[in-house]
Amino acid sequence: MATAELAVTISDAEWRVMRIVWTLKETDSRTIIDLLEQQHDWKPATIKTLIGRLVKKGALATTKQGRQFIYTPLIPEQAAMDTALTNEISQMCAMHRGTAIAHVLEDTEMSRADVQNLIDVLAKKLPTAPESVHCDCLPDGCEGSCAE
Amino acid sequence: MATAELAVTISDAEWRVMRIVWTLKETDSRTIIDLLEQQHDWKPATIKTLIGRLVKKGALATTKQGRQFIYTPLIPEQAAMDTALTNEISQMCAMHRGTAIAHVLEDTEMSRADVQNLIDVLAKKLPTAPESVHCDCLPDGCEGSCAE
DNA sequence: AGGTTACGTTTACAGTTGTAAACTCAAGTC
DNA sequence: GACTTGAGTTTACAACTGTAAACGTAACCT
Repeated sequence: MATAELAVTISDAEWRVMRIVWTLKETDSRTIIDLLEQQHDWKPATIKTLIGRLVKKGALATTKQGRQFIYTPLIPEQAAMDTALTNEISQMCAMHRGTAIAHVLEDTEMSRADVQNLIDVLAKKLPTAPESVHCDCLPDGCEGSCAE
Repeated sequence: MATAELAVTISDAEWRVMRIVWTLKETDSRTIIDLLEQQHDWKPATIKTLIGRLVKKGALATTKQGRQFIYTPLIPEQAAMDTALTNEISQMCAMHRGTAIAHVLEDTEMSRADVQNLIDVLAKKLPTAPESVHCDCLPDGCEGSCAE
């Protein structure tokens, strides 16, 4: 069953740990602790707990290396990002998602290439985009009169 | 001090309740319970709990109306959506946000008007977009060599 | 070999969340 | 007026989170 396990849930604090490991590709706890102590007011013990939970959750793999472990990501960063964002968006009113994304885009700094890429993605969607997307906050049948 | 209180945190389950109230603008618990029982496998008691928590959190206002209450949103839907999405995005690697957003856009159905609006927003950003945005997963100083 | 380090594990503990039963009381009914 | 009904409140309880101390033990140094 391949890599799978994209169902792993990563909490906010754990996310900080994963970012370190994703960036370094593989590291030991010493490095993770040193780096995170610089970014946060976390005690080493706290960081150890987070690492432990991530291993138990199956988000990090361990490879014994002498007295310690080498940690590597078991789930790909981009997949985790996509899943987290998609979940967040999915729980919102379908009719208002576009506006929310517009606001986020305004506040998010992105490289020119990324901006251009987004424009391309959208341009491709434009022709097939529906005339309107209705509010889906009420059960099927109940017209979500979100208008106005 | 005005409306404020945008700092309120709304959990996933609570979000479902808010969507009902946001859509109806104002309702009683009976309506909320009936609608949510149709969409989920929640018992009335569960929904009552969620409503109670939202009131305590300051997300819903109550107005006594005879034996019961009329509930109205104390925080605007769009603001809640923007905040939730922005928070989610902020916790991710700055360098990879663009790609994540691209993937979400691909999977999100939006009206033609929304798509066009997003294109406009992006077109406006394009000229001032930086050549590149660096990985910010490691503490300042540590070059996040996220490349490749 | 004994002491020191330090890594990973165990235990702790309060707050939030999902889920729900039980209870209190005022309003409506007969 | 007694009885029923239903809205809101209290209590419950396990899992997940944020935060961290304490501990066991293998490796390292002298």
